[in-house]
Amino acid sequence: MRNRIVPDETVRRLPIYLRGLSHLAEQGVEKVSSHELACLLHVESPQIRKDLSYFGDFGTPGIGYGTEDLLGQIRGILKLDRPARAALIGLGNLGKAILHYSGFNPYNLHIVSIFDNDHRKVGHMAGDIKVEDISEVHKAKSKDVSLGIITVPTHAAQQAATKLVGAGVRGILNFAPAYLKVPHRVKVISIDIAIDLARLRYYLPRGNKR
Amino acid sequence: MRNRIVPDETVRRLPIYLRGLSHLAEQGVEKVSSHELACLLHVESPQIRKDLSYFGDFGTPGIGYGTEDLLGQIRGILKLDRPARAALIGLGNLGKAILHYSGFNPYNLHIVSIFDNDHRKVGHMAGDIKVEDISEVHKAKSKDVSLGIITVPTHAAQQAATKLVGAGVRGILNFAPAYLKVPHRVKVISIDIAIDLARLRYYLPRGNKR
DNA sequence: TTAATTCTGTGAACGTGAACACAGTCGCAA
DNA sequence: TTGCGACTGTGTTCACGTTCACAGAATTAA
Repeated sequence: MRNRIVPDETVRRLPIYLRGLSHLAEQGVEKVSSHELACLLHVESPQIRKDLSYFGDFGTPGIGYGTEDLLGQIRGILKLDRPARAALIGLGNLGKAILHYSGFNPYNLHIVSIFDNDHRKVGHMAGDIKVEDISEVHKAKSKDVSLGIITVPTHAAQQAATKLVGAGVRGILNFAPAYLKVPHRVKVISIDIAIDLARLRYYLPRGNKR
Repeated sequence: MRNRIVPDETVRRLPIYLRGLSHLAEQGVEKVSSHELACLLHVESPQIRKDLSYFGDFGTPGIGYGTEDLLGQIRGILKLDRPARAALIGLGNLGKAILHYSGFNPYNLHIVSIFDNDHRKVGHMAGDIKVEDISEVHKAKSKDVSLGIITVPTHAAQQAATKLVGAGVRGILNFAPAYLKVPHRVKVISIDIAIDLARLRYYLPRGNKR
């Protein structure tokens, strides 16, 4: 199984497994079966076993998986064992929220550069980072930045993406509601809050209760 | 085709079509073929036609779709033609970002209640809405709230969800990294920024360049 | 040592959704 | 009115991902 190509859906689930395992590890649980993990995360147990089997044999038959061990394995697969540096473009409300979000402390991710085009922000400090002008994005290259986070308005998103690519980033998390054109080597993941809210509306009953 | 069940994947794409059509409508484009729309949105044209065919025959052979017409149809399908009221729970950085986000103006969505458990915030105004204590969430019922947005820390998310369900909401957009247990009638969509950032790491080349 | 138990890893069956290919329709031009 | 080009709507085919089911491995108990 080791040699087969890994489905994107599997990669999508790995961080979810990670979340569950972290939770268990914190509680001091030392071993966990695929079935227990499945209950916790609301997926199916064969799904977990198959997903993991793409990367190696991490469990022991009759026992299950060692919590810490599997945690480490998945962190390795996702390359979270080495720190990653990210640049944030757009210090609006959303940019600030991400900057101060403590949720990805365990992910070994460090935002090391911040860019904005608002002259009232450029030059000032955000946390312990000096905000730079968007025209300076190429300088992020010297900081060995591998990820970019785009939280600028739609009309500025493509330009931001292009600059990030120029700075050498290989992955972009995009919050602007736009398709970004980038080279194949760059992976883009887009989050569009408005789209998810719109999708939610579909599932609402039509009649207005009252 | 009208009678078949609609795949979730189709529903997921509808807001994307909407986004593209809005863009075209703003530019005064009056008609569009499935192929043109496909190019714009980077999906396949038969995909678009099939998705739309679940809901009706909106196009005319030989011509294409009327931009404004299709826009209206999709807005109708997603129930965006009637306003929806939402409650926001958690006025941290992310909550503020969502509150001030102009991106969903065209979606006919109105945040009418805000809750937080921080006594320094409760009673104060956020925009033109008074922040209430989380224990008051049930009062949202009287405001005919049908959607909830959860931006509280993980440990408080389930409680927030339960209160929202009690207030009668039928859809929840959840930003906390946790699985929410709710009745079947309530649809939950979760966005976990940390998970998407972790997923992005997988696609990065391992070797640290430098 | 053997048998019973537990749980992993994975080939095979199944199901869902995407892409294809084409029949049918419309508009337009001659 | 006939022919042509354009484009929709959809049955069919195809690919992907999930679920099933079981062989094999580790453990425990007798």
